[in-house]
Amino acid sequence: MPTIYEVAARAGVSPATVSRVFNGQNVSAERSRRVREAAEAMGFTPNRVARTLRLQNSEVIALVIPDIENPFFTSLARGVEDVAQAAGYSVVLCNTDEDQAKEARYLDIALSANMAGVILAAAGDHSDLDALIRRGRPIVAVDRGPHGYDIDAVMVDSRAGGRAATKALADQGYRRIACVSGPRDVETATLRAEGWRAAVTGLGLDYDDQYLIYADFRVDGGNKAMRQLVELPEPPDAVFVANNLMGVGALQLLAERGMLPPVIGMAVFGDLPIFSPTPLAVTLVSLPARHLGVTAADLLLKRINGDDQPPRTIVLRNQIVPSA
Amino acid sequence: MPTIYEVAARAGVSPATVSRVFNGQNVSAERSRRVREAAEAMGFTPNRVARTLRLQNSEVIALVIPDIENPFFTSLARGVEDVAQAAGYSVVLCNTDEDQAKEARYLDIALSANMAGVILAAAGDHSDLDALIRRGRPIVAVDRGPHGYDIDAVMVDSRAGGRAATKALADQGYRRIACVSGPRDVETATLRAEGWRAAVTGLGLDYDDQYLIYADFRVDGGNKAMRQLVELPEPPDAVFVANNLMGVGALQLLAERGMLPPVIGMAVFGDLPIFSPTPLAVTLVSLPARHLGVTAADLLLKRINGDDQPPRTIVLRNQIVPSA
DNA sequence: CTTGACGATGAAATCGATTTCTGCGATGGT
DNA sequence: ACCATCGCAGAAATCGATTTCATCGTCAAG
Repeated sequence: MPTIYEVAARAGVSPATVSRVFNGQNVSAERSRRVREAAEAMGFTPNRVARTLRLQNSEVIALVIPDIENPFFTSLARGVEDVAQAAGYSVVLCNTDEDQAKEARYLDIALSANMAGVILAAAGDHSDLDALIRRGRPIVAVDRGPHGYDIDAVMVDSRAGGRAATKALADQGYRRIACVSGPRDVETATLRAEGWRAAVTGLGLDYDDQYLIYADFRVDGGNKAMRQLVELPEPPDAVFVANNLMGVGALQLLAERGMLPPVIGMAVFGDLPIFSPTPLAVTLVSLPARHLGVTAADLLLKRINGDDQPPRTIVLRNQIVPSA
Repeated sequence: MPTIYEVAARAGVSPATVSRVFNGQNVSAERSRRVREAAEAMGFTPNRVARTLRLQNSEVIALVIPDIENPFFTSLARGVEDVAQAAGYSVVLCNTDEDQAKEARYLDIALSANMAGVILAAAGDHSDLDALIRRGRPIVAVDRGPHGYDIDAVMVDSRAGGRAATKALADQGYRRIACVSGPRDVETATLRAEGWRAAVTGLGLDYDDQYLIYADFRVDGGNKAMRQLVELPEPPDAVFVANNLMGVGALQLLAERGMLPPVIGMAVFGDLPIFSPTPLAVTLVSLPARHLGVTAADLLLKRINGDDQPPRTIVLRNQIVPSA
């Protein structure tokens, strides 16, 4: 592959001039033409690695998410991409699989590859952002909190959503409302469970220790948790499920047992990736997934461009969609 | 961030020695210890950009896909990731949105960022791989063909799948079978349509020019195409839909009109990313999405490690799942 | 006619790691 | 006691682009 030196040789100028041609500096029309011709003829593409090394900076941002197979995150990713592309940035998507070790590895790459910034949906509660922050790389937390770091964040109100969803079930007349939540070390999981608990105690509903299950935010986890619930000696009459995929799993199980809502009431945090010929009697906490991504990317780009206001936390509204 | 020079200074050795410590060369135990201590104390992480520039090579592979919101591709991506991670490679996921210009941009980045290789599901029929190939970077085509390049490919048999799906509908007694396919310049779209046409003519079914619609492989495209079909003067009595997302769109429309299968017969190429509480009477051409990714990644890693056998095309079996 | 300013240009330093080349000291074989 | 070999370590070149610094004209103001 031709380098700037070979182009320079062919055009009969110095490498510095070639660089200036491609970076809009003062170069005479004649030389500029010669350089462009030579570059064209040789199929020259500037080497990004060298450029990045020199500039200590690249036009790539990392989007680190815990589950690439969850439509919530892919939708969020689309939002990030659209904004970043429009601003001339490329997005690389890093899937951590809810694994903090993988996450650490990707954050390390983002740092040592001089990426312009990071949008992070943390895999757990002790992400190490020190190195990135020391280096001055902007980071925006999305969906899940920054865990002790004072950085920008874009979130939905998990606690309020959990409470509202539970209350909606109570309003429909259910009394024994269980909760299927995610991993204990994931903030959104604990907050949604807290919202559920607040509603249960606040409304004086029946409470049972066994009504709160910490699963794993995956389809299968939702399925197993739901099975565990329906097989209790005193099963709940409704359930609040703390994410979309577990909602699918729970519905699968209930379908098998002929107990689909409204036989057992159900409310789900997030939008179900589901098609049902007959409308499902499920209350949804609908999330602005794409908009979360757009907002996070906007914030990150502002920081990259030098904005140094104190960190902001933006909470986007979620919307209760009553069951059909 | 500390560099190798600062670590060297602190440990009282030369930068070369620091490098050797981290790359497993001959260094005396004493110096090695001093270097490691210094590195630890300073929180040293080697700069990947500098390393990549020097080595002309990085341990990152690019996975370029047309639609990150399509579960088929995310599932494929999981397959790629699992294999790559295990081999110590990181995967960056690039979403082209079925846009050849975006694709070209990502391929350019892969090249000029010295990535180790590329797995590509092409956005159209004239991807330009010349530069990557000249540079000797391995490329594996996945799902969609290499379009004139003699490179490794991992595919499913779109034509056979289209034919089998159409035949399954005929076996169920449908006679006027339409086809909703994807963009004309996407190979899998045309092949699946060809398979449909082969079955229609081969089985002597009714044929109508208006029964073949080229849509866009998206939910909305499937919806609109289905509407167009049911509003024909002589509507089809069944439809073969050439991908999963359009299948969802078509089902949406049929649900609205109260014409869900089996009222109108339906077969879909790919697995529907939905859950239906009541079983859907849809015939599926089930695809080994994750396995496609695993196979492609295996192939790519072999090439990266120097395998120079002639290019292979691996065709994975797809499986007809009869309607419930 | 002189001086100052400015535009265009090339030489060389720089970014941070790896690697070749070179030299030094120690070991071992005869 | 001598020479070949080997292990270890540092100096310096290298990867390819950007940018500072210095130089040389040219042009305008005084």
